Parts: sequence; structure tokens; C-alpha cells
Amino acid sequence: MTGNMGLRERKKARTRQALVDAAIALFASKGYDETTIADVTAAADVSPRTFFVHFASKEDVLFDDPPLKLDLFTDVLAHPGPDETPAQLLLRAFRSVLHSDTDLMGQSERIRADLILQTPALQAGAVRKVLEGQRQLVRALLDAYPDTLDPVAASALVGAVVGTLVGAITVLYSDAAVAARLAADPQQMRAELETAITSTWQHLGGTG
Amino acid sequence: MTGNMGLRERKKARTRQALVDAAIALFASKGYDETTIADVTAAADVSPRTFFVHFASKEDVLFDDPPLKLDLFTDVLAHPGPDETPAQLLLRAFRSVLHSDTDLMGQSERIRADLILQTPALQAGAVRKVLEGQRQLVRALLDAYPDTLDPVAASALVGAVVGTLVGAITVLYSDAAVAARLAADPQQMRAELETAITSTWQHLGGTG
DNA sequence: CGCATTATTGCAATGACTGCAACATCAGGG
DNA sequence: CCCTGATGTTGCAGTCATTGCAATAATGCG
Repeated sequence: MTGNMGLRERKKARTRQALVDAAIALFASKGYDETTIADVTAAADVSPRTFFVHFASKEDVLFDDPPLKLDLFTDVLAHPGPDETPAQLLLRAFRSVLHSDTDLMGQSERIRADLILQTPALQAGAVRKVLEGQRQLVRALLDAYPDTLDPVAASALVGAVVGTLVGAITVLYSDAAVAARLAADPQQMRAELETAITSTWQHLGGTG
Repeated sequence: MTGNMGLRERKKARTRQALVDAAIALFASKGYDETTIADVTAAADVSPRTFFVHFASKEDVLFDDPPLKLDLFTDVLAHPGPDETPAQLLLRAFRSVLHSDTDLMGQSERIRADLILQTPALQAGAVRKVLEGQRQLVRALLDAYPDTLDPVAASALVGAVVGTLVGAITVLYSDAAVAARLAADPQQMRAELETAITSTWQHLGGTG
């Protein structure tokens, strides 16, 4: 990908990356609110105006790379098994993301997570991303079960999945003790999420 | 409540209400982004600076009154039955809110909902409110089951409940056809939500 | 009436974000 | 190599949300 670009595009990509790097470094050290666009562009050695050529807003620089493995999730949803129920399909899709090679607790993820958790302005942005992704999943799920699923049911189902995950992840990232434990063994994160999902749903199933 | 306030406080309350009314009217007619604080304060006949004496931000004026019946929900959570599981308690709490006299589809609610659904900036704010409420519910649930529930499980459980509701409500409010049907019969809203919750959870339960 | 509170206001400043036009640089053809 | 068009970068001016500070106006009370 990077190779077949002309010098021009490579330069542009370099500028963009410089902005991302400078921004994350400054956000991490000074805090998001205390860092101005001018600070970031100065560190990246470009004009302030240039920032907005690459990113639509200050927070966007943090959500540069693809959020989660949304595409993978959607792909799985597109191929339901013969006798698979929507809920089972969602669970399978979730598991395939969980066991993909995604780095759930890398250096970069931690910094980002910390920043988001302690900056209300960023929480808003993160949530917007989640909502967008959710819509995408609903669409995929409806495509998979065009006859047996109505929009409300599909949206509620996806909402339950995403809600469970967001609830669990929020605590996993914010609780200091938990975070420390997870930092020691990154694999642990998968186990925690797996437990959260399965035990939660088991509980919910026992309410009818 | 309103009666025992001195003239001073009544006047302040009137100013605040004038700002809320002016804001909602202008947002509804011109749109949120196209309405400036100056517009609002002009319509309310106060100084622009006064707006920020009453509200912390532009969007706050829309979330003035208590969001949902959070207190009622929390109250129910505080009194679990003898053999009631957390999931059953949550379901019961949800139902008592659902069947309280809350107006789920009033004029004001509709305007607000429409504005939020079509304004990304507001979606973020709304969800932040939801997340705050979610934390409160998690705390209440943990208090109710101090021995059998850990923070991650509680948060995941509450996340599932709230996620289901948000998913369903989003569609119920945004789908034009559904919205029209619901407008005709406000009671219908309760039935839709009841169905969304119970059928979703039933599906999820069948995944173990 | 005079004083302590408290609501409202004006002013100035910061910082995110945008439109526009100028400028610099790269790609390709002649 | 030069010309030309496309594209990345920049400067400038302006809008708007938001805030701190200090002055002003009302109000409550002794």
C-alpha cells in the first residue's frame, strides 16, 4: 500500500502521522483539554490550518485508525449457519473478533482508553463511533435474517450485545486493580469478556 | 416547591425557563447547529452571558429536566425479593418504570427525540447522560447483591439492559412509520418496549 | 434606610473550526 | 528541461462556544 504511492502522497501520509504522534504524546503528557491544536501542530512542525486538512476535529486525531474489528464482525454476520439463531450468530461473531489477533490491551490502546475515560469531551466522541458501528451491525443482522427479524428486534438485540460489552469494558479499563491485573496478562482480557458475555446472557435468559 | 421560593428565586427560575423555551423553539425551527447562544438569549430577552449562568453548555439546555425515572428505577433495585435474581430484579425495575405515569411520547419528548436523532452533537451528549445513569444503576445493583455480584458482572448486566432499551428506543423514535403508529396510540410504546426486552432476552438465553 | 446576597450583565480573551485565496510542490506531457 | 494542472500547505479573517473577572442591579433582612 505504502509503496505504490507517489512522493506526494507519502509526504502527506507522513504529515498526518506526525500529527497523530504529536497529538497522542501531548494528550498523554498534558491532558486532552490542556493541549491546543497549536501545540500539536507546533510539535508536528506544520501550520495550525493544516491540522484541519487532515482531521475534521480535535478528537478525530485519536480515532484515526479503524475503531474495532467492525469489518470482521460484519463479515461473520453475513454468513449465518443453517440453523443458527440471530443471538447465536452474534455470539459467534463476537467470539471471532475476540480471538482474532487484535491487540486488546496494547500500549496505544491503554493510552487511548485512559484518555477517553478521564475526558468527558472524548467520551462523547467514542460513543458516537460506537453508535455508528451499532447501526452497521443492525443492518448486517437484518440482511442475514430478512424474514424473521424486524428492525426493532434487531436493534434491541445488537443493543444488548454492545451494551453488555461496553458495560464490561468500561469497568475493566477504569478499575485500577483490574487494569493492573490485565496489564500483566493481556490474554486475561479475552477471558474476562467471554465470561461477561456468557454469564450475563445466561442470567438474562433465566427471567422468562 | 415553587410556592415557597422568594421573589428572587422565582425570577431566576423564570429566566431559566424562558431560556429553555426559547432554545427548544429555536432548535426545533432552525435546527440545533444553526441556532446560536445569542439567538436564544435574544429570544429570551437576556444577556448572552446569562445563558452560562444557568447552563454549563449549549446542549445542557435540552437536558434540563431529569432524564428518565432513574430514581424510581434505583428505588426498586434497592429492594430485591428473597429469591429474586439480579436479572429478575432488573426486569421488575424496568417494568415499574415502564408502567409509571411517565409520558413516553409527549409533545416535548418527541421534539427532543427528533432533535437528538438528527444532531450528532446531541447524540453524544444524550448517551453521556445514559452512561452516567448506568453507573448509578450498577452501584444500586451491587448494593443489592454485595456477595454474589462483582463489578464487571453487574456492569455487563446493566449494560445489557440499557443497551437493549437504547437500541429499541432509537429505532422506535427514528423509524417514521413506527413513530406515526406510536403517536396515534401512546400506550403502544409500552407494549413495544416490553416486547423488545422480553423477546430479546429470551433469544439471548438460548445461546448457552 | 443600609447592608449582605445574589442575579444579571459587559468586556475581554482563549480556542475550536471554517471559507477563501495565495503559495509551494509534485506529476506528466511536450 | 519547461509548462501546466493537480494537490498539499499556509495565512488571514471571521464565527461561535465558553470562561474569568469585575461592575451593576435587585432583592431580602435587620
